[in-house]
Amino acid sequence: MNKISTAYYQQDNVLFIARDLLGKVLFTNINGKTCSGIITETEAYRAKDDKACHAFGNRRTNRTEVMFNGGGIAYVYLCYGIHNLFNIITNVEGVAEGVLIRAIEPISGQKFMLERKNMTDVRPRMSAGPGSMSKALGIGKKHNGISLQSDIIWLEEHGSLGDAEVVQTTRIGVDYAGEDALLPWRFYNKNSSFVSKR
DNA sequence: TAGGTGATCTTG
DNA sequence: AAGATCACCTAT
Repeated sequence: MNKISTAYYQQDNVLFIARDLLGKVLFTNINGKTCSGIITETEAYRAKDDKACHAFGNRRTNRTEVMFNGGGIAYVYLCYGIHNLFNIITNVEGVAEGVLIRAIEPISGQKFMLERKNMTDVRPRMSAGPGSMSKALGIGKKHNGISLQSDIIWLEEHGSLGDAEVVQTTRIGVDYAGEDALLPWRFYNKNSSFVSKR
């Protein structure tokens, strides 16, 4: 299979990409363990006009810098002192936009994911919820900024979802963003149980 | 439903 | 240099 190209990630439409990523497959090959799963839940963030985005108003800090480095790379940061959240940076260099990947439905490497999470059975909470998913896949801060053309984290085509299968709604955990918390920039697969609950 | 946990950013 | 804040998860 082929990796999804940098040109795809650099499209000037983070909302389209967030919606379109549903159904594609996320792979990690970390510490010799290969895992993969179908993306079931995403959220879009955009510096230009979205207060929930770390780089809102084009704020450049050490943390947000990678958001400006051009589409097709990973943005990984620590949240609540515990969780590494994995985002895909989109649009071209200088325009800070990205998609938070919130959940996957596992396809391969379940054994490794269970091991990382100290679980014995595959259940939605193994890989639904952004912190949970990253932990299952082995994604951590050392992956911040790496290319999605690498052999460490990448995406491949699989299938796409029809509109009837997609729910579009508000994002989770962004109340601090005021009115922007109401933007319907979260997308998930209605028919998957591997989706985080509100 | 609360607490754990620590990097990040802002303020002074 | 300190303190508030935070794109969450888990177990009671």
